[in-house]
Amino acid sequence: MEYNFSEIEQQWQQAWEKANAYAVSNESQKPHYYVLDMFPYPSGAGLHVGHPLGYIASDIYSRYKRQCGFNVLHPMGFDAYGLPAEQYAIQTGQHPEVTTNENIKRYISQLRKIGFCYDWSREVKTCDPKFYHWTQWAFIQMFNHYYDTVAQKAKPISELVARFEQEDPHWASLSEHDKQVRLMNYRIAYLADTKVNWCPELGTVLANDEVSEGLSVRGGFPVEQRVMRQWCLRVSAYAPRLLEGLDRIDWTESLKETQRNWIGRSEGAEMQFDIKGQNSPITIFTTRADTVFGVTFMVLAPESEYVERLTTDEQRAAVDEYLAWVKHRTERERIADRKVTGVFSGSYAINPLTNAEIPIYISDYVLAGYGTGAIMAVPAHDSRDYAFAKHFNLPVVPLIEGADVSEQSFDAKEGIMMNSGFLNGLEVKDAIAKMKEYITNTGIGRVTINYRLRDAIFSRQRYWGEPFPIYYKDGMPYTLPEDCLPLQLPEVKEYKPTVTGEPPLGHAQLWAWDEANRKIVDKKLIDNRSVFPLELCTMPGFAGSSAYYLRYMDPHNGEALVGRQANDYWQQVDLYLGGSEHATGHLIYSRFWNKFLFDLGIVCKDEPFRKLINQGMIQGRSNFVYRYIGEGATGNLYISYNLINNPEYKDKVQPIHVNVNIVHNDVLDIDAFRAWMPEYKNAQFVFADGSSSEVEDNPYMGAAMPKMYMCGWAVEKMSKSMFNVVNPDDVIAKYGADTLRLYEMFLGPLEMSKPWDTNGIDGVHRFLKKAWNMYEQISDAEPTPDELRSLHKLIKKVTWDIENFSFNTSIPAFMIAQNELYALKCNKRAILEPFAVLLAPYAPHIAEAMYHRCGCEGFVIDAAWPECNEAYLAEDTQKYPVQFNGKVRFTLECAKDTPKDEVEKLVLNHEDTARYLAGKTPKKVIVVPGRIVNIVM
RNA sequence: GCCGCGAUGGUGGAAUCGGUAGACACGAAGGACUUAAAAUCCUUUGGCCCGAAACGGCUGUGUGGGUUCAAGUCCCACUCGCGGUACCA
Repeated sequence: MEYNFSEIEQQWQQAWEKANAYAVSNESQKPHYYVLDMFPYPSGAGLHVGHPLGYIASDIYSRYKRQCGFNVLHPMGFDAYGLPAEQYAIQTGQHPEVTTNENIKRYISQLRKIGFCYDWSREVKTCDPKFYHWTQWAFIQMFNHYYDTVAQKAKPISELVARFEQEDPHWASLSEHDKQVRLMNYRIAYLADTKVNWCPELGTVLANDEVSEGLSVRGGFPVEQRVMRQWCLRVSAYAPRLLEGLDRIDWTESLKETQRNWIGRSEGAEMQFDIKGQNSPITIFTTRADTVFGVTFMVLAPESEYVERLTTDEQRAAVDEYLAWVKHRTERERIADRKVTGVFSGSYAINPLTNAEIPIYISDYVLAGYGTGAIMAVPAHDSRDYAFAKHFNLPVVPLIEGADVSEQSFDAKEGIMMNSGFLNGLEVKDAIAKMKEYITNTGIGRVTINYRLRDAIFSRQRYWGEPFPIYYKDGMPYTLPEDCLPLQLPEVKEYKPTVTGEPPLGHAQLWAWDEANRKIVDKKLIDNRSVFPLELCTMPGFAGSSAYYLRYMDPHNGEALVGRQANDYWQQVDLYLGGSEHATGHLIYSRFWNKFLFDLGIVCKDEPFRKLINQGMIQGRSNFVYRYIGEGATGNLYISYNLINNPEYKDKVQPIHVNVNIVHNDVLDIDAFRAWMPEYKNAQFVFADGSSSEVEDNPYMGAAMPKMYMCGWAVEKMSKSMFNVVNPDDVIAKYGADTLRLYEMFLGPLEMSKPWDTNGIDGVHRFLKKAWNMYEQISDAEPTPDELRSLHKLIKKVTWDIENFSFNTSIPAFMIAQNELYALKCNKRAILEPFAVLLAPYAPHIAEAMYHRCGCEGFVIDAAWPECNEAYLAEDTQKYPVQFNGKVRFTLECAKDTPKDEVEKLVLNHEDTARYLAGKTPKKVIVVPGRIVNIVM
């Protein structure tokens, strides 16, 4: 019977659904295992073949674990808040929720067709009030906690208040407002005036990871720096734990390294420099304490609080002008144009070691947000200081013997110190240590650790996001009572900012908090005595995605984010799969969020994702036709790719993207091409054989025989404009979901980026067809040793592959086993049944049908994973004891039909090996004709 | 600049602990079946050389060195490509 994949796939998808086969219980005696995919943002374009790559891999692993007897949690949901739906709403007035729900529906239908084993009853979407209830709840907890840097743990703000009451005599006399202002400096979720990335085009601020090279990651719009009052999360407080935790999780080294760089720990020292004519010093941060003797000037960031104090009257005008210039520069200009700029403040600092007076400058190459926003400049050993010194003609004092600083600075931390008083003659490393000791002992500074990681800006001036459960009283924020959550996103007439520049929630009528009656009321009623304004910003995209993995454990819990029991059972995500582009965003925020919940005792593990694998991106593989533009061109003639370098066409053709869906194995479907777009309706071709007539006279009957037009190709990003988007639905219609699943794995290693190239898909499909044919008639006969060896080789290989996430190498193993069994004409149940069981994680539908053709009851997806019996694997070999040099004896092992003297001769004649073996006694030497394979000592 | 990853036939890639490099698949060439095509099946397929033939010889994993009885794999130096990140003191 023919392999009718669409019938098989439909039949089994319905059977699984009917039996609720993928529902997972939180109560089980089985060991637990949690496999998670990064949930997608449901974009309007639907899934393309690149999206399911990771999902297929995690699905294989989940199914394997399930067959190994684990209770496997494998859920899916949607990161439903996002800019595209909102931009669409602004343009069309359609509520983003409508768009989002439509897109989700499409995603689900596409995902279902691929046959994933998701427990859809646990689906979450971040825009669902039942879900964002807990996003808001977590925010309230962050508002009500502070970070105790001694205990390295979040603690209730009430404990801090109690401490203030006890220890600070002024506390009691402060007004309520002033108390709140003071506490704001400690809260983990806090309001602050900070320099933010403001994107005028999007009308919102963005987090650092949402900006790349001065442009917004979504949309690519320019971003400028602005000071605004924003909600922030004190992620930086967790920097040491976020760094240290990396050592305890099983992530790829490159991803951990990316996070380490992003967190950016650097050990150094804070040092105080006295100011000439003033009595309070300034504090700088340096990692090169050894170079204090070479400090010839100081530099402040333009935004540094020291600027005001250190600007002299004579320099005031120049400094103000510079500050104004810096302020108007966008981030993008700053990056593009890196010329040296700066201005003298007029003040001098005193070098604490040389007592030299050194000028203090202001320049934007020093960043306000890092260290103390002020530096000591050592032009001889820092390239940025060097450029600045050359520009302003400041002295350069070399401190390392033999370093030539006439052309450039010597930045390396190596060499012998000179010109450095008591440090002379020391290695740089020792000099740093000695200087740290010196400044600590003399009190001019202290050893500190600095982190690059900044607090996350948590406000977005947008509509489509979680509302903050916050209202304002006397200018200070207060949280809504927890039992009033969720605070639902209100309806608005427009999704744009208001005319007064308020965020879109400013349009909402029902958007005020009646404190006494604990309810939302019309904003007309705001009197700031009992009815107060609510926060108008919404939360950023990462709010909803930071703890969603916990919600899957207990998705219908109305009392808590996740129940104690559910969390104790599942513990944490055992395997997390997703793209590495989330390394410095989602994966930092999630770890932070989880550590916070851990501090509160809500979750039992302080790291959310035990093992993490990054799947590579699938790029597009574009196809081209080549329009002839040489002499006498009509614009209608297309040259086959193999001919374009011929002299008559070279440099006379123009490549044009052609829809990859009308190209198969780089051969153009010319009828489909003519029908594709009106401009190609009358296209003429020069075919691969150089002829242009479309039919060839048939030597037999004169029937039409199509000619081949070859297309060129290139690897590009998968996108509509390149006509290289391949929809999984089309692949499934043509080949079936099982072929799609197998082929996506066959394409190459999971972690690697690779182009989607359908040129090999026929081979995989052919394998399934052939395999299916073996199940035509099943016999109960005893299997032969050859058949058993094939099977057990396969069991060993596939088991190893899945456990090591090397899914691509399993497909050839299946093909080899299938070829071997095919050659043996094997149709025995004892072999074919386990074969189907092994295939089930990769190609569940056909495996299910095969399993039932073997006469089995139940689902193959529940069948126990077969065990490999090594006894069947032993090759037929012969062992010979060998005498060597008259004394050394060892065993020589070789294939059974190899003549003994041949093999012996081989070993003994191999000069280098013979020398090596002399005087040694290897256990055995494995030999095949012509070569020594292995020497076991 | 810094950090990370990679480079193997015409193509995608395999070689899992240092032990027969090129598995498997695609493509290509030839053949069988067919009026013809599709489908299916069989053979060949890294390069070079010898030969009537061989389970024949040489060469071969980006480049140049090294370690080893043995290197795609380990070490050193370099070239190119990809990804991340950047006035982070």
